[in-house]
Amino acid sequence: MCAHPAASIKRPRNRQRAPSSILAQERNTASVPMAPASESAINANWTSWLGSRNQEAMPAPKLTTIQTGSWSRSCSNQRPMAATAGVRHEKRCKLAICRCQKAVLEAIEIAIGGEFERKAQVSASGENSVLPAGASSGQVVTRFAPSPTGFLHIGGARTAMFNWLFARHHGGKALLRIEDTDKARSTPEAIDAIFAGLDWLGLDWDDTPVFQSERAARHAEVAHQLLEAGKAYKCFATAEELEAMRAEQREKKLPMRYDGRWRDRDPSEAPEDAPYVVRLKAPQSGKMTIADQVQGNVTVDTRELDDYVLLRSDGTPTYMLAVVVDDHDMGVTHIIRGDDHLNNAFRQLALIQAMNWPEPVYAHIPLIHGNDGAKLSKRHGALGVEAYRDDMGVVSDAMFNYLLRLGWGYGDREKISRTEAVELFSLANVGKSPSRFDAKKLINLNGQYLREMDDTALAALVAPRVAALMPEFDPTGGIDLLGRAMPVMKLRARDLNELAEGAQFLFKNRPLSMDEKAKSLLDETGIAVLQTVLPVLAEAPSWTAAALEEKLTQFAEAQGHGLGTYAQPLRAALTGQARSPGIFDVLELLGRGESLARINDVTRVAA
RNA sequence: GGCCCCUUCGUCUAGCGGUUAGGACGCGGCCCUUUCACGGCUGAAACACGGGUUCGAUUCCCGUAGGGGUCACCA
Repeated sequence: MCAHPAASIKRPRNRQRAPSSILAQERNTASVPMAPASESAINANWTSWLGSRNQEAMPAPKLTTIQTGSWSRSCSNQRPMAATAGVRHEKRCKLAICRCQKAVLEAIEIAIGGEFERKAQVSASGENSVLPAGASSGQVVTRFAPSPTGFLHIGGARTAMFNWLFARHHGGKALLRIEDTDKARSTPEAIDAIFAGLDWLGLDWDDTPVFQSERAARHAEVAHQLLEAGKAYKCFATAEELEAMRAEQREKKLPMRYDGRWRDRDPSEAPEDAPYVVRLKAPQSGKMTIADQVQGNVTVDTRELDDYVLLRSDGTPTYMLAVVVDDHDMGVTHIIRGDDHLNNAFRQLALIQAMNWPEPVYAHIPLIHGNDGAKLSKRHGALGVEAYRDDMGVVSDAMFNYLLRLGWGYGDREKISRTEAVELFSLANVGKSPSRFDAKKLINLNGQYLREMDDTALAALVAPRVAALMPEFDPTGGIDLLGRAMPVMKLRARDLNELAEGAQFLFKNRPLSMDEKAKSLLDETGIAVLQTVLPVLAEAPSWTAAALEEKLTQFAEAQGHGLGTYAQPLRAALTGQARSPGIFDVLELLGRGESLARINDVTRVAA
C-alpha cells in the first residue's frame, strides 16, 4: 500500500524555544544584592556564634562587594527579578521589560563603580546586617534543606536536583542543610538515607553540610536582636488560651490566626516568671508581592500574616526563624523548594525585612502528586529513591532523567543526560501545575539507559541480584560470564531485576529444571529434533554464534524447515525456559561442553 | 472556612494570538523475527466549562467548576 505523498509530509516544527541563556544571565546578574553591610559587623557576628558552635559546620562568608542602601530601597519594590517573573505572563511586555531590566542592570553597574560606593560606606556604618557570602560576589547560591524524618522521597529528590542543576548551570554553589531541629522525629538513619539517596543520584554539594540543630544559639541571637529592636515581642498566652481563641475563630468562621493580644501589652502585665514565646511583629497593612520564578508574581495582603512564633517558651527556635537565619547566613540567593512553602515565603519575608536582610529570589516548584492526586507522603505509599534502586532495579541515570522531566521540559527532548541537563536547565521551563509519578515511563527510560551502559559496570550491578536469586551463583567466578552476556541481554531488559532473572540460565547446575513452557517444548517431537541437531552442532568448525548460526541455518534449509523448528527445543534444553537471548548467543555464552551436555541431558533421559 | 496556586490526550509534556494542536510513556494494528525483547511504520486518544477582548482564541482578561497547597510553641 502506498500512502499519498502529501500524507507523509510533515510540517516542520522547529519552533523550539531558543536557549534561554540571555534571560538566565540577566537574572543571574540581577540577583546582585542590594543590602548595606559592614564587614567588621559581619565578622564580629560570625565569630560570636562560631565561637560556641562547630567550627567546621559553616565557614565564615567572604566579603568582597559592598552595596548601597539607597539601591536597596529603590529596588526593593521593582527589583529586576520582579520584572523577570513578569515575563512569564506578560509576554507582550516581554521586550519592554527586558529593556527595562537591562537599564536597571546598567544602572547597578554604574552604581557599583561610582558614586554610590561612597554612600555605601556611609550608610553601612551602624548597620548590623550580614551580607550573604554568595550574594556578595554575584554568585548563585542554592540549598537543599531536607528534614531527616524519613527517606529521601521522589519529591525531595527532585527539589534537590533542581537546586543542584540551577546552581551548576550558573556556576554557583549548591549547599546542603539538614533541618534536624525536630529531635523527636529526626534520626541518624534518615540522615544517612538522605545522603545516600543524593549520592546515588549523582548530586554533589559544596561546603560542609550544615546541621540546623547546631545553630540554635545563632537563631536565638537573631530573635533577641529583634526583641531589642522592638520588632518582636514576648507573648505570654497559654496553650489553652490560644486553643480557645482558635475554637472561637472556627465557630465564627473567621480566619484562624493569632490575634496579637500581647503585641502591645507590657510584659509586666504577665504573671511572675510566666513562660513566654517570642513572636515577630508582622506588618499589619499593605500588600506583599513575591516575584516567584515559577509561579509568577504572587501577592498577599499582609493582614493574612499573623505574629508567628520565633522562639518557643523553652528558648528553642522554630522552623520559621531557623530557615530564614540559616538561608541568610549561608548566603543563599535562590530558594528553590516545593510550593507547599509558598505561603510560608510571605511570613519568612516579613522576618527578612525586619532584619533588613537582602531578599532571596524564590522559586516554588509544584509538588509531585501520588496516583490519587494528593500530595505525596509516606502514607500515600511514596517510596524513597533507594526503593526504586533496590526493589525496582532502576539505574541512577534513568531516575535522574525521569525526575528531570517531571515538571520541567525542553521542547520535545525526552532523553537528557546530566551534563546536558546542567546546560539546559532553567527555572523558566519549570511547569506550574503538579505532576504525577508514572512508574511505567520510568521503567521504559530505565531500559533505554540499561542498553547504553557499560557491560562490566552493568554486570557488577546485576551480580548481587543473581546471587540473591540462586545460591549456586558464585559472584567472583560468575561475573566475567555475566559481563559477556550483558551485550545481548541488556537489549531485552528494562530493569536490573529482569536482567538478573534472565541471566540465571547461565549459572544453573545440570540437569536443568524446566519450567512449564520448556517442558511442553520438549515433547516427543521436540526431543526428536534435538537428537538430529545434536551431531550437527557438534560438527561446527568453531563455537561462535556466527559459525553456529551458519551451520544450523544450512541444516534447516536442507531439511526444509524454518529455523524456529530447531531453535525452540534448543532454547528449552539449554535454558529450561521458553524465553532467552538469541539461541546462538546462548550457545556461545554457555560454551561447547556445557551446551552439548545440556542437550544430551534431555535426549538421554528420553532415550 | 480564609488565603494562595493549578487545569492541553489515561500519564509526562510542547505550544507564547492564525498549527491538520506536536512529542514521549502506556494501549491497538502491521512489519522485522528462532522465543522474548529491541527497532521501524501506523491507529485511537486532549485544549474543564461559561463569558468577554480580538478580524481571529488552546494561547490574553474575568467568572464558574474541579483539583491541590496552607493556616501549630511540626518541619
